[in-house]
Amino acid sequence: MTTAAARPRRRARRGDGERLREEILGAARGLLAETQDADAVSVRSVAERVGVSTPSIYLHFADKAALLDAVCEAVFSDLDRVMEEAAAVTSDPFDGLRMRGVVYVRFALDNPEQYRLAMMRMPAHGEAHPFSAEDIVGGPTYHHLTVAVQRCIDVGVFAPGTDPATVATTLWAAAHGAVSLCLAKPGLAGDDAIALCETVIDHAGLGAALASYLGPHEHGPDADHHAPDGISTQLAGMLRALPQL
Amino acid sequence: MTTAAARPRRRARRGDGERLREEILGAARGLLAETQDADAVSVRSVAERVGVSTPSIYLHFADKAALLDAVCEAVFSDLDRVMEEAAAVTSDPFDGLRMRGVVYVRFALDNPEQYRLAMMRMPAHGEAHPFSAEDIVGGPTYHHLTVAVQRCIDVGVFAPGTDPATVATTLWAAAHGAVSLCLAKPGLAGDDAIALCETVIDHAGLGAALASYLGPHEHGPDADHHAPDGISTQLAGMLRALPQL
DNA sequence: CGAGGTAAGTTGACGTGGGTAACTGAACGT
DNA sequence: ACGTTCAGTTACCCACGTCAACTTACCTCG
Repeated sequence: MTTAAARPRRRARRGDGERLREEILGAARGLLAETQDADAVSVRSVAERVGVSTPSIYLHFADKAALLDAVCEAVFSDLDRVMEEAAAVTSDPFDGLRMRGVVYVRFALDNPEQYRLAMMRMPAHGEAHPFSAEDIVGGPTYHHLTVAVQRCIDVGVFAPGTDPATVATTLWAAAHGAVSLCLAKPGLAGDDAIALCETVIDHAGLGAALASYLGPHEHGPDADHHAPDGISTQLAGMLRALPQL
Repeated sequence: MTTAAARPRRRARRGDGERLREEILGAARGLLAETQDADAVSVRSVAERVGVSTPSIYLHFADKAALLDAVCEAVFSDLDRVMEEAAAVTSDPFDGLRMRGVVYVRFALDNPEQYRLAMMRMPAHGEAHPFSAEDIVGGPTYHHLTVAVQRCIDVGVFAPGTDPATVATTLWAAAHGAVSLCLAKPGLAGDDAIALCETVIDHAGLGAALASYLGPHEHGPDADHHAPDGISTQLAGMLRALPQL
């Protein structure tokens, strides 16, 4: 019982190498989900859970990072599913965007280690290993998000001509920032992390909508930085003159 | 030369144990800054760089996490310094907030591993180890940020009665989200990460200002989620009627 | 001044982790 | 029947975090 299985595990059929691959992936996912602890997911523990020797993992995954990448992909798939399900309950485009954000943060707060794995791993010094930008932009999750943004543009929430990909990335960044901050520094949000995250999401959506109609700003060194009443008074004046929503 | 120093390092004076502590901390910081690789910062490598045996580290730090916590503190201190310096060049409160955000993301993009260490470590399954919420809220960085927000409230950028701490956390989350997304998934921002981060920051500020004047919203299940023209058309109408800034 | 006491460091080792080289054996084509 | 090849194993290497036990230099105090 030191390393391998008790009964020596029927060897897979000839072209059936992929079956073990799936089992390994499932074991890694299960291990991460049950012990919400990324450190508990070692190559050895995964192998033991599958009932296979440790080096067998390397027959199906180049290294541990590749295994974790595969787990990432599965996590993203889950995330995409819950987001699309949530967005389906409304027909209002902007509200759909908001629903996505809400379930996004809920998913992350409920499955912190999965989320951390999928979103908070850095390229390992050498070159870009982890689940990367291309994997995301090419995947369904990002595509669904940009489509949702496009629908908002169509109904005029964002100004015509707005680039949906930029807005999508922007909104995603805001949601990610809120939730990852809550995860990394629990207690900052004051016992209601979801409320903080929803606030950030709402502000990001509102800000993006407003900014799309205001057009680009100048922030270069030309601006009068030392003016005692610069941007602040202009902004404050505009806001006070707002028609109520 | 396997582990310890060539010349056996003059032992510190009696009450001088703290000197080595500082040296260890400096070595860890230097190692992280030079290699930009968190994996390169091992207890062994730090000890070797100082010219001391590995277990000596444990005379001054409880474990590796404690050492990294100390590095975090130093990183936050650096971050605070550059932010306050940047904010000092303008007297406009909202612009000062923006400047802070800009140098914040620049710092993070320039020192990715330091930033990752300070902001992207999760509590290690057991209880809260890493540089935590209390350390931050009690520290000068967060305090400076809330003061800056308060100045914005004073000049009317945010509505009177707005809670500065909430807005500060919100803005921080947005900036953190943008920059950590750029770091974790390089390529997403399309070869100009700073531009994306600044956009997110601007939107967050604008959204927070606007929302503070709009008052709280209802998002419960009571709202007519299935209305074909819900929030989107209202929002679009309001935005189109905006006075130009 | 010399004899502790103790702070400051060292040696050596344990356990665990990622990763590899070399071997074994069942399944298949011929 | 036979060799190839896939699928998996055994045995090992090295780096890491951490600890127990030992040593050595500094300081105090009689």
